[in-house]
Amino acid sequence: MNGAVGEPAPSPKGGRPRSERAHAAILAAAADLLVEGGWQAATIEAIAARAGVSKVTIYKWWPSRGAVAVEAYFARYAQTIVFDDTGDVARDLAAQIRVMIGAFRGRAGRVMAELIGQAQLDDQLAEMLRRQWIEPRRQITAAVLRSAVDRGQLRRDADLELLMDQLYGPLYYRLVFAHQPLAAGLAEELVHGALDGVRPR
Amino acid sequence: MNGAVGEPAPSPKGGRPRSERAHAAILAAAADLLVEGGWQAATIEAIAARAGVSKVTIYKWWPSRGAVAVEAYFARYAQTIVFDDTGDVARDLAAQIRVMIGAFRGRAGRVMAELIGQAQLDDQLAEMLRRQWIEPRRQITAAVLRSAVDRGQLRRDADLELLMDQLYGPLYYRLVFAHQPLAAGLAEELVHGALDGVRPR
Amino acid sequence: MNGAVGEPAPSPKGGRPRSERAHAAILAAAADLLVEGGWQAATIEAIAARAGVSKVTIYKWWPSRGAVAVEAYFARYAQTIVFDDTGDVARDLAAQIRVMIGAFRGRAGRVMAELIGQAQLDDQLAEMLRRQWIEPRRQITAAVLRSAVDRGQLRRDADLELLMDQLYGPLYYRLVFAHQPLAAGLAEELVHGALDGVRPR
Amino acid sequence: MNGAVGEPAPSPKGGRPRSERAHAAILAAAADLLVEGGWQAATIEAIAARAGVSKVTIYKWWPSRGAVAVEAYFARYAQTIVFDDTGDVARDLAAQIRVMIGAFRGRAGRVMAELIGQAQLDDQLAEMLRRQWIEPRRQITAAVLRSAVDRGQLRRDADLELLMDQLYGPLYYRLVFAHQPLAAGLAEELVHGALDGVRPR
DNA sequence: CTCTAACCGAGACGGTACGTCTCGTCTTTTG
DNA sequence: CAAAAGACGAGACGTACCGTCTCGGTTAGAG
Repeated sequence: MNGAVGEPAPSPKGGRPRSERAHAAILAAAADLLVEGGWQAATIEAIAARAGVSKVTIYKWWPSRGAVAVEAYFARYAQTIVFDDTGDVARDLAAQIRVMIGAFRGRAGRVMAELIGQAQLDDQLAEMLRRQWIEPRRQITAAVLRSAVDRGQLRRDADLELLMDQLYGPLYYRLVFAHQPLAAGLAEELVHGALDGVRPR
Repeated sequence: MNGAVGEPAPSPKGGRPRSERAHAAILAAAADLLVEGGWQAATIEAIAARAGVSKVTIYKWWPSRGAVAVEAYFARYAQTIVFDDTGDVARDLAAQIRVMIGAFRGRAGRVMAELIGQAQLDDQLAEMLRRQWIEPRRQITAAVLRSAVDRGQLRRDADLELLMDQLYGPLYYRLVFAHQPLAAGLAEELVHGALDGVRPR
Repeated sequence: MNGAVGEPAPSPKGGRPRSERAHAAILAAAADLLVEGGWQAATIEAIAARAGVSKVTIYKWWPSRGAVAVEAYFARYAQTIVFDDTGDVARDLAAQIRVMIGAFRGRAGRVMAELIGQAQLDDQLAEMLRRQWIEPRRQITAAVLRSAVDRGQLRRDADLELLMDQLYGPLYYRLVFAHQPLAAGLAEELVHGALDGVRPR
Repeated sequence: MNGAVGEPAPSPKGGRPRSERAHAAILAAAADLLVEGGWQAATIEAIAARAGVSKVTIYKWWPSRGAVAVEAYFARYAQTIVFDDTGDVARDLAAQIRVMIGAFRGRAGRVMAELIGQAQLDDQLAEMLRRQWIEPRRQITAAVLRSAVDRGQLRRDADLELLMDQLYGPLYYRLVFAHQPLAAGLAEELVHGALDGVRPR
């Protein structure tokens, strides 16, 4: 997890060294609280109390509640983005989407939705989500798609950005509005729909 | 906009009738504040102060800040869903999506994103958004799609729910993460992508 | 109970006559609430609700919560001031004080203390208490004392106002601060102390 | 004035020490407001505003509005109880009563009456008044009276508790009902009446 | 036997204060 | 000299009553 806040310049001079114990305890406490009671429960005060840490120590490393929350969430749940490029773009996309559906179900998915929600009010949080969650997935996906284009599996004139929106957008749409379930089989259907369209042939 | 809160059963018996002046002033104040300063600015206290109304009057008619906000927002911005069924499904879909893109740009779009954000923490708000915003659009869209299927413009086995997700999901995805702009031309591209797919023919 | 509020000028002209039912229900409700939950419970809203009456009806006849409360309290608890003048001033005084001690014990005494308390913030209430409770008792007591002076049972130069303060003051003092109990035997002791003093003879 | 609230255990461990500035400002603001506008004016919000302090800071140190008020009042007005034991019990008692009459006149007396009034609704306040105002005065008075008994100036069988009630009760009686003025000469008359009684000799 | 004035219930309304919550900062002592 | 402890100012929250203000619907005596 690079680009993470929470790891500023290592104390350059003498003095009491920064407590790694505290750092870890904060992330653990934040993650626990997020999972147990959601964003509402993970107040700075609650995190500090559960971590046995003072509020100032938290503010020293993270600029905001949102920042602690994302980092804690990703530290616990962000699976490495494994994205095989097997040569079958449909299969590879479906696999990746299946992983994301998994991440969006259950308590962890609820937390993700709440983080996205709070990001609408907190630009810093939005930025972190984009940089640490959205972009990495899009970049690796883009690479897979480009190689599929090269292999002739996708049309040369396909708008890959748009394609990714049509693959991933529905996931967030369902996560956030819950108007339809995030079923497991959704992955293949999404890929099929995006690749083949719905017009009669 | 039926199903709205803020208009419960008209007092069946005696009693001072509800002040329409207050009701309108509250919605106006809430909408103004939302547009000017976003969700953060539209506190109950600020709304009450600007509307020249007491907090209790607000709580009497709406259960929560979120409820006032959605109703105020919709009362001001929710254009009627005009959705012609011209016989050309691609054109009709693009027209509708273009309207939504319009709604999602500028300040009003920012407010929509914030409402969606808050809905992640407030089930009541989520429910209102679903019922008053998401579902009506999906239902009318579904009707258009079904008639297109009947006309043979879409495959009989097309999953219409999924198709709507692939048409609308990307809009919310971009609204919420802003990783790509909500350009005007997006409407046709989205429709084209969803209908025709990206595989070489 | 003269001087009472709640009985304004009888409607001079036509019009619906005042509802005796409502009037009685208000006083009963107020008295019930005072006894059950004290001053705190006897809000105008609670009285109105329990009496099945609108708040306006209460405000129409009484100027303030305090006014309803005193009238309700006196209507229920104010015993007629029976004060025999038997010729034995000590016995008569003790009898009267004993009656007051009785009135100051139990729930009714607590209510009396609360009324006195509120009278410190509400001049109207204070005035009602003085006129309807304090003064009548002092006037009749003064008469008894004057006749005792005439009979030679008290010194001609005795300050009767002060004497009454020394007889009654301690009762209110104990009622209000509860630093000592309002025991039954107190009556005789008070009279004895006030009449005979504590110097050796 | 020991036993005061607002001075709990001095923080035994680390932590920002309590702000003496805030503490003093609160008491000053409360006392000012009490004197200027009485109990009604001394709301927690007004005290906080005038002291330039947040409401939470007040609630942190005092459990209730009443507690702040008594402490503020006593901090400003509670003269030390000077009670000489000169050997002449009548003179000593009169001197002490004269001091109390002084305290009960003017604005400060009005405030005292209002505090007593509120104490009828607030057990905590009542307790504070008893402990910090009533009892200290009674204890020191009791000592003076006992030594007078020892000197033979008072009868051995005199009930000293009752005697104190007959000396002090009338003061509160007049303070609270204002049926008679709290004149300066009252002190000697009260002592004379209580010591010598009113029977002919 | 209608008219009409006053009364009544219901309850909405603006207002003030309440006591609580969480935030992000500040100020000490402790290790 | 960093970390803990925790006090602090700020400001919104949702609630409780207040006293006032419509309403529509009685209720009787005056015309």
